[in-house]
Amino acid sequence: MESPTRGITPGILLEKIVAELMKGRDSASELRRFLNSGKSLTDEVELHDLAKKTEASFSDCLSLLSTITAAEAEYLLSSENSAALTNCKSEDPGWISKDRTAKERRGCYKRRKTSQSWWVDSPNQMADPHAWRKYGQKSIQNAKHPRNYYRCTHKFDKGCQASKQVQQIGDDPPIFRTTYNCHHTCKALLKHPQIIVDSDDRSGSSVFLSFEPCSPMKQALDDSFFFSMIKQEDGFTKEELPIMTQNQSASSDYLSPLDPTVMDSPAQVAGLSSTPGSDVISGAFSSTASPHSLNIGGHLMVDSHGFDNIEEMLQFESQWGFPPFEM
DNA sequence: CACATTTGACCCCA
DNA sequence: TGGGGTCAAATGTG
Repeated sequence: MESPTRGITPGILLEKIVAELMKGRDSASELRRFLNSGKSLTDEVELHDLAKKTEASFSDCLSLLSTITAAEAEYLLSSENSAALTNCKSEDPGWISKDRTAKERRGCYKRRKTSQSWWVDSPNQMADPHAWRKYGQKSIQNAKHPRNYYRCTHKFDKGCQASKQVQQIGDDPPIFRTTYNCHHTCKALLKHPQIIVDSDDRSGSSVFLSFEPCSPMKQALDDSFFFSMIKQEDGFTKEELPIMTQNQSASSDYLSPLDPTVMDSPAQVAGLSSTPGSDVISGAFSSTASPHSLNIGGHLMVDSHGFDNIEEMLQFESQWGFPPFEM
């Protein structure tokens, strides 16, 4: 199939459309970074250029789309090809059109693509702000502990495709690996960050602070999650640090895990992860046995705000009423 | 009663 | 071909 007017195949057309969309996205990101940098109006020309670039990318994309034929549209929207445009979106379960009973459909599904997945290691089963519903548990070959499967509670009412798997991969100390798939689209989040002082600890020397990880400005939470940061009396050795890593992914915008040395005492960063296609590094700090430990749950923006340590971050939080992070 | 969890069944896909 | 991801009936919980 080849367009008589353009002389290119639908496959090439799809590549062009994706390329234009990615250009547009990159320009928009650049534009956002520019706006966040607080440059003065003397940079207006640069601002104008960026806006123009963004506009051009989307205009090109739209003109490409306006030339496609019905047959090409069918090709582009076929499940195989649309996967190039959408990650984890409205998967066709494959059986909907088939004349099978509900019982016969059992276990019939299209295996989830892992293009938008990342994982986190944590010394405890991580809590995050989203509502998860367990839908399965499997014992895995060569694994001591079963793997638990969770999906977003709003999978059906809001079509949220987020899911996660939790598996204990270590015993002493216990390490839980949480693998996330897809980002939340349900926006079922808490409205404002809060600081919670752990009332269980009456010693007075330990605090638990929890930011409800939601930016009131940008509802950035969907893509965020917690990481663990633990500080002991004499600090953590490298081996003791719970490790959080991130997985691959299609986006070249992925940030590398942050060098722990950028964080000042009294705590060390165990690991960080970022959201594909954004500049966010987010995380949370979890509990420790140390009587002087600082446990903070929430999100940390270490991109352009230049927060060197937790104190500065907390100061920002108390001053502005929301944590210093963004999408 | 509504919603969550458990668990065996089912079958995709590496 | 079987490991692993998902479904859905049964069961639990508040």
